[in-house]
Amino acid sequence: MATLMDVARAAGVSKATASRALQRPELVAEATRLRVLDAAQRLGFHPNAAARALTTGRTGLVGLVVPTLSNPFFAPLVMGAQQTAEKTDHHLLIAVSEYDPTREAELADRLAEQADGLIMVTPVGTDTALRERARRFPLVLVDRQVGRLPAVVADTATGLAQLMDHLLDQGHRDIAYVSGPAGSWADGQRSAILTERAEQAKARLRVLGPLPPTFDAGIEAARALPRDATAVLAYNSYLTLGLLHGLAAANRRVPEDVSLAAADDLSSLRSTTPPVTALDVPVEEVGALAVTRLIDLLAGRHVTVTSRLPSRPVLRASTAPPAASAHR
Amino acid sequence: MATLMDVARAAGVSKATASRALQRPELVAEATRLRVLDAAQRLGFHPNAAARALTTGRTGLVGLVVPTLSNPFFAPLVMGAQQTAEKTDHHLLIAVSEYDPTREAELADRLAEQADGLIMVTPVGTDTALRERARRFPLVLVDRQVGRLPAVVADTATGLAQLMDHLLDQGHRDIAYVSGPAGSWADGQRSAILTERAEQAKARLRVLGPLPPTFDAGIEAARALPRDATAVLAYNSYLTLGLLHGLAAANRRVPEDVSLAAADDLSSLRSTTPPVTALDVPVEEVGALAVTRLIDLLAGRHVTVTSRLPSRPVLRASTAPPAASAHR
DNA sequence: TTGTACGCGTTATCAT
DNA sequence: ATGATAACGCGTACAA
Repeated sequence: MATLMDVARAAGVSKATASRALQRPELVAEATRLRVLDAAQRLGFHPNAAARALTTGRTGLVGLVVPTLSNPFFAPLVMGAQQTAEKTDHHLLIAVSEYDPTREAELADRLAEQADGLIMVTPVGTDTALRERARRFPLVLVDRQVGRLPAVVADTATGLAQLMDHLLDQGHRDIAYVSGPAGSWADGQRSAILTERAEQAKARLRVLGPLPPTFDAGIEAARALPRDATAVLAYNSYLTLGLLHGLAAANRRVPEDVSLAAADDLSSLRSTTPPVTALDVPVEEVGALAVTRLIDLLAGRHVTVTSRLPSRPVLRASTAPPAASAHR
Repeated sequence: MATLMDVARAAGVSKATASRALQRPELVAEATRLRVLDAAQRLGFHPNAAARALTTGRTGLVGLVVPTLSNPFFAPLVMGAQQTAEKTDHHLLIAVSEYDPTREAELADRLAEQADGLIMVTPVGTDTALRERARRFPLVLVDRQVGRLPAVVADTATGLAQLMDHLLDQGHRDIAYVSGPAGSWADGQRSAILTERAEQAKARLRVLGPLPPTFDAGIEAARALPRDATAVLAYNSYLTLGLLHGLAAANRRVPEDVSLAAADDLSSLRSTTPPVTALDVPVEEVGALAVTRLIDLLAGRHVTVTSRLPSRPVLRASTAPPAASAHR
């Protein structure tokens, strides 16, 4: 590998000038700049990342800790993050925690040693652990709010409330919420806002769960679903898919007997029978914004605390007014 | 951040001894070893990754270039890779090429500067570019074979041939293959082996495509499917899902009118109506093995050239003997 | 505008 | 068994 010294020699200048010609062209005479550039080109010079990191204190790496990749929710998140990272000459250092707090903690700390900062999407893991971590290095939280720590959240709660309102408008008065993993922050937010809405509208809300966010759990949930509930909201698409199958198996038609909607929107929901009403969550933007926020943080800019990205309902055929009551 | 120098001072030894106590304990007296370890502990010492990389020439990072993450095929691949990387104290540097050869080339080269080696899953991209890259740094290919370059492939071709044999056994004599992206290496392998099998069995094989591996393309393919084909094999699950819907829309029942099978197996295929016969591909193992291979390469061990992981058919309700002919 | 010289934190070599 | 010291490759005060 050609080093800066090699380039300098080939161009007949000192290391310092060579470095400047490449990093701060404006500080160097046009003629020498060209000589250096040419030499660098010829020798195929690439600055050694480790050496640069050592002097600058910057690695150009952004750590990203996600609970899993099997859940299609995270694919667009990572892609959004990667695209934005790329634009600012950064790379993505990725780690999968598999929802294990211990593992997550260890991975996060080890990633942080190699990266300039961390983005964590951590539905599990304690507030205090996150606070402490944020003190040690630049940290941006995703879909989670802890005090005033920098965070980017997809505002599913508000979107879900709109979905709830839609159901209420259609005349539903007995609604079930199939909740997600125990202790999930996002799930807590959703339950809370749904309960509030139900009370306001004097409707009944029954919460099933907590449940693992899986297809199979959805099938179970369909079995446990009260017969008199006329609509079901589910924590995510997997549970929803499971519910769809479970309800079919139990001969409860969607939407004639019961309406169904999901609090996120994987592409498959639009191609089920019937297509399922869902929440369009700007996942890719969340990933992108998280990187932007982190880079701002690194640059010393510390503007917003929590960035909130709106989600909105996508109405499909799985929701309809309940059979007994007309549209009010 | 506490440096090695700080630890050395606190323990009353030299930098060299401190370093040895931590990296090569056997070279140091028990008593001093304990003093150093204790000091390191107290000061919360973590070796600076950049400095270490500078002297050792190793970053502890493994680069991974994938075409996309939207395709659920890659999630388990990355997770398998990450788990194995973790076991050997490595981290994953990830980049998404989005099937763009230019972008891929640039990302790969930039990743390589920060990583000890690269794993590339690159259905596009030319052989020569890959050869040249492999000369410059340790490289492991996934699902692609280029000369004698180190590679890990899921042997879908053989599995697909078994699937084909199954169809032939069932009596199908007019089979369609809905092929994947133009220029895809894996797709080429599959077409070739299917053609060969068809000739042997004196059956007719019609290849549709090349097609983008998407749900929508599958719907189109259903429309273009010859009426007299009694069975369809598709490049991947997306196309298969699309076919399933397209066939239903065209009132062609599966499997009564036409059998359907996929050359990979995303979880959703088992919960469609009917469940679809597919190929179980050990994707996670592929990712894991790719990392193992790369690390072996870094250690100077260069054993196998191409590692081949078997895939096998999972028979479900979507395949049955053709209506007109009995099982032979 | 350019060059000299030092520091970043670690590992490795060579003495002692 | 331990210590002094030289790399590793780069950026950047400071001097000229």
